[in-house]
Amino acid sequence: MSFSIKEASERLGCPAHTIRYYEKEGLLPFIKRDEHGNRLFEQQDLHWIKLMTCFRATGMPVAALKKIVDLAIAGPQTIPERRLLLENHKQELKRRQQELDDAFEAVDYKLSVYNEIENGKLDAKHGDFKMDDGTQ
Amino acid sequence: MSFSIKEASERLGCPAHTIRYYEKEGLLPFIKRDEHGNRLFEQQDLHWIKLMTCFRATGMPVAALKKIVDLAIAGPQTIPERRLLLENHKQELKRRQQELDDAFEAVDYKLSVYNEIENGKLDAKHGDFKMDDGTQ
DNA sequence: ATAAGCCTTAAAGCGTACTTGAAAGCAAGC
DNA sequence: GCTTGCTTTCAAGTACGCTTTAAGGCTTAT
Repeated sequence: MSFSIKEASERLGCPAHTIRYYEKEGLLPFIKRDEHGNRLFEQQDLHWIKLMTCFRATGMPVAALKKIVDLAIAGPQTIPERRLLLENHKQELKRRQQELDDAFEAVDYKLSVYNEIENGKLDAKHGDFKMDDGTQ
Repeated sequence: MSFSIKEASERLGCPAHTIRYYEKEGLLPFIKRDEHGNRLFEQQDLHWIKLMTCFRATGMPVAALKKIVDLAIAGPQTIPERRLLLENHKQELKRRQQELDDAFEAVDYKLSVYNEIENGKLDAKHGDFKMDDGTQ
């Protein structure tokens, strides 16, 4: 069971060009090829790409993924270091979670100000622009 | 009560150059100047910059902030449109929250795999690299 | 046999958001 | 009066992650 780059792309919702780019960057060190040099993706490759996409979407740089791959190639004795990298990313996830919570609060506050202005409870000049939509 | 750009920068933890860049982009349309042309930041300006920083950190593009500022300048009749922009950002926040949740799960799964390898419960070749740290 | 549709590589280009650098002006302290 | 340290503007540079382009090759359908 192996897939062409197009099938991989469709299953992952990720452009084929991006997958090639990842391979070029060393994030996919062992992708097999058919007799014409075409890439053959196994289920495991798709899993790994999906995992990388998940980490990328939450702010892990391509370079960090590359480092994890290089450590994995080096062997299981690098697991402590890899664990550290993941723990660091987990801290980063927590930081971002806090940022999201702050942003939710800010958005809701702003929406409530808009409502008060429209209900006439707040002077537009004061509550609208002067307060924080750009300052005055 | 007004602040120099350096004071603003220190209070916000945001480089002075970045604040100037925001002004140039139209995100700070009404920053006052002293008799020498130096920027004078009021408390309200700092609040607005802080709010923008909060939105930026959670993925709102500079262009979207610019649009909000332009609408605010246009007057309170643009509040429905501004509300829409904020509602959209709120949806984006929810999307990112889900991404973070997925990433937490993925990190924890990976960490548990590392633990199993180190405890000898899992073959390194299988559970470590072959499973998903790079694929093989 | 020729066009369609997939694949390959290498290189250049692009978008976003800063970030840095250069040149110069004003003000206070020694 | 000269240095220090702030400020200004404008322009160029940087970082990251794709994304697009170009040139070409194989395979299958018409």
